[in-house]
Amino acid sequence: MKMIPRFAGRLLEWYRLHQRDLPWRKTRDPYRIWLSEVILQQTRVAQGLAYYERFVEHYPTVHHLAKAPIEEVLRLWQGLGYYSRARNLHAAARTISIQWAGRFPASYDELRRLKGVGDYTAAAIASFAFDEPVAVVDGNVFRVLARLYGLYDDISRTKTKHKFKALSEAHMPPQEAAAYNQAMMEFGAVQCTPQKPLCMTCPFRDDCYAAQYGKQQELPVKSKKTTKRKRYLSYRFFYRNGKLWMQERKQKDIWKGLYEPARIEAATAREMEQLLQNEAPAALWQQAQAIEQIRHLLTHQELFIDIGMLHLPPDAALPPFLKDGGDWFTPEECDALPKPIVIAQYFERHRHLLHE
DNA sequence: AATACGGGGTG
DNA sequence: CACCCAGTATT
Repeated sequence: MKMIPRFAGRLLEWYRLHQRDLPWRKTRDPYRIWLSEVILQQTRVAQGLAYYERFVEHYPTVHHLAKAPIEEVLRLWQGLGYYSRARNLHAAARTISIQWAGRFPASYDELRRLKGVGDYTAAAIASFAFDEPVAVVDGNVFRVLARLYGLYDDISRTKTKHKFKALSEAHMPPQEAAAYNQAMMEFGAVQCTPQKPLCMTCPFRDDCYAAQYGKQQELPVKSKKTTKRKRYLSYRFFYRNGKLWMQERKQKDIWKGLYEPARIEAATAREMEQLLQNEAPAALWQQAQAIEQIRHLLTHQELFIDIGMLHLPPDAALPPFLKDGGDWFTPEECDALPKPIVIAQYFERHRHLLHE
């Protein structure tokens, strides 16, 4: 393959002129860099920015994070999605704080052993914080290289990732690993965007396969398609003696570690209807107020949620489905619990119905 | 190697 | 609606 001449130098010049001002680029603290990288996994800078600031403020060092209760970490993570990131982040913080006695793992191989740190994140921290000359390969790097060189390899394949990593590393100036990696990703995010890339002003326009042949939309090639499963969820906030009943999601499923109100679930709309008409709790369930129907989309699931709120008299017997596995929380305590965003938003909209 | 895991922005 | 986002863990 004929490599693009002076690629790194031209890329770094572009980066010098066009880079965004982002807080994690102003530090060499591996803790903060790690934090930013985990937050930004499958997440846009615009969405992750506020979370990064919040985490740095609450947990200025890895020890602060390690000492925090997991519920608090998940609550700060609320709304960002992929909650295993927060659980792994917390677990890794404890590993670093205790096993490594606070000395942050300082090489790709050491970093790679941390929970939630894969190939990309290990390379990012190793290069940004420790100048280790290892190339990052994220969605941006895939896109930039696939378009520049006209590579039709399926980026879903492991083999392709290795190929692109080697290709990027072949262009990397060993003394400028950090800036080069940053520049590759920034170029993908700002110039060589997924849709409507800015080819007219691109410094590589004359070198780029996709720009020359008009293949920007075909590249990169990604074969995988996700299938969506439908789920039907019915939720009720039960309010009694000034407290709300909430339970933790402990099973291996979406929203693990988050809290939710009482739930009835079905695989089909018909099954849900039957449950609500025939089951014992149905009568009580239907007395709720502020019932909303909400369609909530996840990557692999389409959720049809109906959710409501209902008051029980102080002496009311507990409905059978509230037996164990859950607990009663004051509205303020409920605020502090980590919840799926769709639940949290409903609660915010209707919490004024409490105390009446 | 394939699949699950959130939520939001873009065209 | 379809695609994608500074990916990782699990099977």
